[in-house]
Amino acid sequence: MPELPEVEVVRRGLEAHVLDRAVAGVEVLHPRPVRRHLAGPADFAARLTGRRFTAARRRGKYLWLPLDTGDALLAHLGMSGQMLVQPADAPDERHLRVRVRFVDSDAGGPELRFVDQRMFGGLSYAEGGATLPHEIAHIARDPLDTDFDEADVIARVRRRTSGIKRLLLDQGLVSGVGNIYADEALWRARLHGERRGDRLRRADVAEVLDAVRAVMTSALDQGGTSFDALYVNVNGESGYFDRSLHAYGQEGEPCARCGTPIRRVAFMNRSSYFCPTCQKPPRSRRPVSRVP
DNA sequence: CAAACTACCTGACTGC
DNA sequence: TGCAGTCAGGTAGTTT
Repeated sequence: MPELPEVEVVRRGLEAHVLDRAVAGVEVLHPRPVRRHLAGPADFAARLTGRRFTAARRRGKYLWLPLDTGDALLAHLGMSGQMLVQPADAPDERHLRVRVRFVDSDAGGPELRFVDQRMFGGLSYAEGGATLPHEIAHIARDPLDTDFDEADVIARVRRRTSGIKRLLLDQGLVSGVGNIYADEALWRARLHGERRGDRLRRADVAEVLDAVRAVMTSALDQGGTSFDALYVNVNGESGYFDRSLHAYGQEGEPCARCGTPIRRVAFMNRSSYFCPTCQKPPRSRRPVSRVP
């Protein structure tokens, strides 16, 4: 389940291994991951062939590789996507979806592989997207971005009525945060995810943003998170940040601060984990529909 | 514009 | 052994 730290690890790997090599050919083994390229897989492959990647950039959980044409290859890993840099003679992965060969791939050079079991992720060709693909212009900057506008984000959070967890997951407000790091950051900040944005103090929002940065930095230092081996970094090595999770996936385990068992509740068709003692729910709960 | 909900997808796992 | 059901969850799109 790649979130910002995992995607950043992948970006660094791509930056180190696939720049400035001419693409010799692209093989699309499953149409779904290139579904956003309306002209079809063959056109997708043709447009990349002969081009070179000049950089590896990221915004939130999106990655893109600018091309020497000013266009870009845009990627999102979704739930289970991987970008693997492999020797051309390495056996195909079970869920290999797209292969990008370079002119030196048969001479010991690498090949780039997009592997994705669940196919929530995908690749697309971003016309004119070298600087920032227009497809992702709505994605906000992440809290580690040097241009992240903290005061603006705090102000926007405090104008919203949704719970703070929902807001942390809103990629148009703050990017890069997924379910795992949202729960971890809220635990660190001792905030319950149902607390409404417009009822938080500036200091509360600042604290949870600090916590987001802390959790992400920690994960980045360890090379990303891995829970089920679906996420593997660009060279195929799993991260292991899951050893230091305090809330996510810890149902029934004692809170590291107070010992109260961590609780799990349903949230947006997924789960939220929190400490019921450290993270007090809001006093006034949202109106709940009740049967008369 | 904001909020809330759904579809999309596969595989591991559980219960009968 | 099989099969239906549940869960994992980021994003785009739709509806309210």
